[in-house]
Amino acid sequence: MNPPPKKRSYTMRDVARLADVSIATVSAVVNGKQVVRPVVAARVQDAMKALNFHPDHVARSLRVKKTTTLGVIVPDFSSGFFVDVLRGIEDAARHVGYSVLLCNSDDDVEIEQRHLRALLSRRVDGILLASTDLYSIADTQLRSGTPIVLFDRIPPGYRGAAVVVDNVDAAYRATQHLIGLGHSRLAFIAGRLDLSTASDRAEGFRRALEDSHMQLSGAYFRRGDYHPESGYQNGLELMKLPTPPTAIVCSNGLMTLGLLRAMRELHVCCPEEISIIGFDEPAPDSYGFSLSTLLRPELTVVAQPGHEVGRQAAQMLLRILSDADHSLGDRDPVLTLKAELRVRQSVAAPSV
Amino acid sequence: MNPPPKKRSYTMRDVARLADVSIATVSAVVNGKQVVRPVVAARVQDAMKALNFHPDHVARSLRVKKTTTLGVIVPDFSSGFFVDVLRGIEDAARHVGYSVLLCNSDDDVEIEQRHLRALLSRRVDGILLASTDLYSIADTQLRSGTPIVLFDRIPPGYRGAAVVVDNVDAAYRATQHLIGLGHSRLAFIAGRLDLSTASDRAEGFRRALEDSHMQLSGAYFRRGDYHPESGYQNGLELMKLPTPPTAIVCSNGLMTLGLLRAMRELHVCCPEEISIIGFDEPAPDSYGFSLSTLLRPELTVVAQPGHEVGRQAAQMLLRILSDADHSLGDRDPVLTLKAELRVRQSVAAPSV
DNA sequence: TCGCAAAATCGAATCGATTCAACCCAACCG
DNA sequence: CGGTTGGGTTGAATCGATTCGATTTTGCGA
Repeated sequence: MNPPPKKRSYTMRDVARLADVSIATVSAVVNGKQVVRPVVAARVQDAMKALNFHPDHVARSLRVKKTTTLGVIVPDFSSGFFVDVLRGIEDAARHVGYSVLLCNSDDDVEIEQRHLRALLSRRVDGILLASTDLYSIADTQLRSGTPIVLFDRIPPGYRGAAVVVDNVDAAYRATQHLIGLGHSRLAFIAGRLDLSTASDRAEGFRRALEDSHMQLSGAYFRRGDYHPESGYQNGLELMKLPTPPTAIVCSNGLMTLGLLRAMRELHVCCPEEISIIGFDEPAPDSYGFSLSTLLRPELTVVAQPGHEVGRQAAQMLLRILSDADHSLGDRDPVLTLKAELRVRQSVAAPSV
Repeated sequence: MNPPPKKRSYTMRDVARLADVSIATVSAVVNGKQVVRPVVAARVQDAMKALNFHPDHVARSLRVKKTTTLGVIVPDFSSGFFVDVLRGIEDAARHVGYSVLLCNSDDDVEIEQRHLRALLSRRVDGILLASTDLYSIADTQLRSGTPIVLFDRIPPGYRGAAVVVDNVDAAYRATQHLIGLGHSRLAFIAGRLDLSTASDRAEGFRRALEDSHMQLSGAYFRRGDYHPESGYQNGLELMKLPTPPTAIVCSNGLMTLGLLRAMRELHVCCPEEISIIGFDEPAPDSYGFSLSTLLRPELTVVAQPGHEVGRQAAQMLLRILSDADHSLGDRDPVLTLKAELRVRQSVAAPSV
């Protein structure tokens, strides 16, 4: 019952003193795990209220070796896709009382490594990672002991936990749709081919052509870098070809913006002269309201289930964490989700 | 020189044993603050490498009462504006080695409170908050002792640290622009008026009318809630009025999307029949590439400097943290940034 | 070679919780 | 009425770093 000294923040010690019990009892009340006599518990509760006591999660983390925190590294959260993913992660995490440490790697290997070290140092319970540096992941994975779930991008043949979108299929279907409309001069703007998403989409495009016995013209296959500027440049170059394509598949959202801008500049009409299919809605997809429908032309896109990727990845990680041995049993660890082709007015049969 | 036992993660104790020095010396090497003889330092470094030792930030935080972490609570990171802010915060934080704990309140008072408690419990060094619950902030502020910098929204007459946009001015200028073009039937779609941003924008609109000696018709002042659906509904109702307005100012980005959709549905031409000015670019502004220019009509907007708001708020917080007494001296604590009016094709003189 | 000041290193307490073995005491049984 | 049982409660060790006063070592001059 001694009045504790005035401080900025009180500890269990202070509460214990005030309630005239031991620290262990206060802990028991806070965690509700052991049985405490109601009369004592009430005294402790009162003391906690009186001092506005909130347990120190840092101290707790040290002792129990668990921070109830997930680390997330995304390459870039300007992209609507990653914003959706992030929301999915946050939803799943909050739901079970986990917090999220957010890192932005800007698709820079160096920065990604720094963030990874920081997260490990901070002893996050697990990490969700869209990696730029796929080849050193296995290494980090091994020597850290902290569970990592990859999302969006995985190294070829990866055998660990991951949630990805079936990008081959997505690009295949987009391409096939155009072929079905009668297009034969098909162009593709690829992303950084060292990323699995980019190479998979390129592969899907290639296969669709092959399956329809069509030639892939070298001039129609462009390399971009996932940034708007490269969509713009490649768009200009494609449209200035002696024989321009009649349809373009553009392998991410930001490049599609650049491409649209190039078309506008050159006064190329879509879909009359060229049909367009983009990847990703150009803005977060969270309101059942797609910005794409307000663009002129209304953009046909392959929409990735970003929120779902985030949610599933977080849940997979949480599942791993709740398994005592931090493995995932014999469940297949790579979860592949399908993208959805949303056909709008930017595609039409070729006018030839 | 004893070989330490095999573990998942090694401690300074293990390093000390291996390097045959005391724990204090290892600490000295790690922090580089005290002088250690080069030969000893090298031995310690080698031991650290051999064990792949990374200091436990949790333990450090407990001891030094500092987590090198900022908590951030945003109402919603689907909105392009908050994504920009978040990037600004992350940039500033990463630059000085701070991490960011991200929380999403969904503009829900209850969730915001929970997040706030969680952040305090986790002993973040400071908090950046776009609050939904302005009236209990002062309270939280007082009893927590943790510095808080508000952004985007502040309680009327707030005297603490904050970074905001001059929303009165922003709405005033947008409205004035329309008046200058000759519009006299001006409508306004407001947000949740309990938020300072919404009421300030409404105030700016009101003043602009007043200064031009124009009447504010009740039917032209609509209340929304910052979500797309309310932009859509209010848009429909405005355009179905017997005498519809010739211009609409819409006080946030998501509602503007709804409004555009309503116009499209009713086949109302913009800017021929109705001019539109929105708040915020509809997607993050990070590429010098505005999505607004791809919309039809190209949207005139009041663009808030989101990235700058985030950067400045984070820097203000870091400044407070580096001041020993955690005050901000006698500097004026509320920083007000100006928004930028970007005139595009969605505004024109009224056709009457 | 010795003494001493300065420099380098060390031991132990500490941060604030959790946890478990030990202890206390009331109730119950024989 | 004494011994046992077992639910409540407690003391002390522990997590892994930092920190500071104490102690040892080093380097230098005499």
